[in-house]
Amino acid sequence: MTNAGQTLDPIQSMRRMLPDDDTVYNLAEFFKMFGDPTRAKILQCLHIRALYVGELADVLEMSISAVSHQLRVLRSAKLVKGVKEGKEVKYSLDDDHVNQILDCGLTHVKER
Amino acid sequence: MTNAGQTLDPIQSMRRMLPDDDTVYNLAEFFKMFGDPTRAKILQCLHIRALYVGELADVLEMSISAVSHQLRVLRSAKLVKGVKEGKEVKYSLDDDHVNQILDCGLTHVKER
DNA sequence: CACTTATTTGAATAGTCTTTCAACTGTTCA
DNA sequence: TGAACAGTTGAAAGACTATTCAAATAAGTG
Repeated sequence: MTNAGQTLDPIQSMRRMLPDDDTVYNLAEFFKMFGDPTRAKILQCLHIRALYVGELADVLEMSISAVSHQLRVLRSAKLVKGVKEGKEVKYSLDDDHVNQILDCGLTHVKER
Repeated sequence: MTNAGQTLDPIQSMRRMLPDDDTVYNLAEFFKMFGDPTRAKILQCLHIRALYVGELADVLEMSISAVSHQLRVLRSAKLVKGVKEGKEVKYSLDDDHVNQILDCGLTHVKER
């Protein structure tokens, strides 16, 4: 007899308690955004105030192109948004969770 | 005259407000742990209960070797710990922040 | 309109990461 | 002791990622 309906084997029951694969995948994608030093810095800068691409490049001492590439990544994850102002584009945070998550992480890193 | 001591140029002042490079680097390293689906799943499993390597492999439907490699990464980040019990090694979460961060992220992912 | 400035984009390169496979260590048990 | 089991480790392969460079777009200015 093979455990008919009453109890659940522990592997099955563990699987049922996990978020579905789609959610886990999105979760990982989300955290990946914070998992690169350049992006982490960009997010912290924009947490302080909205900035133009060139300003970000100056602060981070990186090429404008590199910054722009990372902004595209962050934009596609809906974490930042860019608004055109004449020739320039001003970037700001596009998600309330960002501050919360950054604070969470900073607390952890500083405590450890 | 070049701005002698009174005001600060905006780039300099922005740099001063950011956490130092070391902190940012650690922060990114920390988030990177959550930024891979396999590791995210492992952390969620261990959030439910402590598990042996083989159990984890069964739940995730992955090779024991792959799971072991990721456990090493998580161990070196001090997020999980393994305790030998005879032939087997039982893994559990080694950091209180993990649950908090996972919840933060899950809330975000589900709301979006 | 030509010219400069701000930013984006695509291709290429160099580096990193995840998984697999095979070999190895350590433990139990007959 | 030796066979079986649980897990770790190192090397290798393949997939990804970040940055650079050069070229393209787009807006403002003389």
